[in-house]
Amino acid sequence: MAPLDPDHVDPRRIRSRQRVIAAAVELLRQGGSAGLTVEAVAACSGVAKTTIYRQFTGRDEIHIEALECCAGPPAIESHGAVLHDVEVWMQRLAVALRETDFAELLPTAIDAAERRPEMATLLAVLGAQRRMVLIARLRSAVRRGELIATTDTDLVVSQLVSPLFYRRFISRQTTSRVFVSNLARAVLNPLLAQHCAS
Amino acid sequence: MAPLDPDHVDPRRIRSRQRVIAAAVELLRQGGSAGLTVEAVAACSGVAKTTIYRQFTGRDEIHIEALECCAGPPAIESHGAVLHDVEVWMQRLAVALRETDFAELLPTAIDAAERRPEMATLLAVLGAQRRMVLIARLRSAVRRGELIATTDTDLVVSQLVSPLFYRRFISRQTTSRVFVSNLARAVLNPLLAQHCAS
DNA sequence: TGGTTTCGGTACGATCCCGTAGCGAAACCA
DNA sequence: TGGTTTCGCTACGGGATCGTACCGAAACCA
Repeated sequence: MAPLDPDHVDPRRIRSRQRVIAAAVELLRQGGSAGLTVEAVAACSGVAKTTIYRQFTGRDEIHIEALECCAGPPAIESHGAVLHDVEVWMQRLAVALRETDFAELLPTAIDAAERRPEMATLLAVLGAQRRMVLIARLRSAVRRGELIATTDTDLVVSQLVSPLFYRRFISRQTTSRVFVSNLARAVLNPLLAQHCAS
Repeated sequence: MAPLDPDHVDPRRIRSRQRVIAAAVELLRQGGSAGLTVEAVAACSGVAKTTIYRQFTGRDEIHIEALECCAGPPAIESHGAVLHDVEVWMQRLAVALRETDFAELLPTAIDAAERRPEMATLLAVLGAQRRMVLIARLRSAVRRGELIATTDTDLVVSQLVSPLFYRRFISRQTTSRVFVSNLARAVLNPLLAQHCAS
């Protein structure tokens, strides 16, 4: 019988889909964009090539889903002072850029985005989501009077986040805890209300 | 006869080499890393595949030389105030990231660097060279007393440069002249000697 | 249980790319 | 001019990947 529930998905589809994505992540980590071929995914995942083509249009779709899968939602705690919360968040980001699957897949996405609009928008959306929590934390600090009212939160977030990515992917420098700490202070200190008052 | 001058290079070698590199740049622009194949380079450059293999070990070597070729040397003028000179330099960088071949090839390099050490070091070296002129300008400003003595020039350069790259390649946001201007001021203002004195 | 869906495996032709060999013509340089 | 170097061209075998067609077996669900 066909399933009666209209939005029911056959568990077999889900299983094979998951295995494909997992294999894709692994292949992208090891061989970059060039390593991701339908044939390789089939071999690595144990899912038959025919089955893969039944669920994905091809290579590019798998690439995108693999990236989405790795992009865990970022969190921020807002328990202490702004400077403290922000620095903790940044230290976590620095670690993530060092050790995460997502960080290893990002270069392939950056390259693909240059010529594939869907990948470009995915990159933009993921970035916006991740910055959003930080922006919210800064805004609340402005409301509370921790940061001066004229603070340009978008600009500040750029200043805080960009160097970590730049060093990881472009200049290929290591990023120490001290660097992150100094960066957070250099950016936020001039904006602290207490600092300006003194 | 064989040429008597020991470091003489046959003009034919130079010509074909140049044509290969030019074709490689074009192919990388259009098709990214995947678009760069020896076969395609041969077709696009008019240089025979055999000739290409006589001068290059293969794909990767061509990729690297293509990138080196696009990376023009950056310049900075030091005629005005630090803030002015730096902003001019940054505006130029922003334009370069928008319109240059180098900017279009950089994503392919970022991806390749993740798994190819030679590309990684090339990226690191090119970045260091480009930042050097800016660092020098900042140091001279410190010597002249324009910037406070405790200025961490490495950190400042990171703050200035990173957001432009981040927006171009990772978050894929456009970067306006106003943004660049605001960024330069946000970073340098707290370090201006006159600002602190007032 | 019995009909339906999804799966895995195989085979296939087509295409692209690799890297090398061999050869004659053209460009170079003393 | 005449020897040397580089070139362009063609051809080749081998490999990887694509996307599809077909089939029987297994998993699913009412």
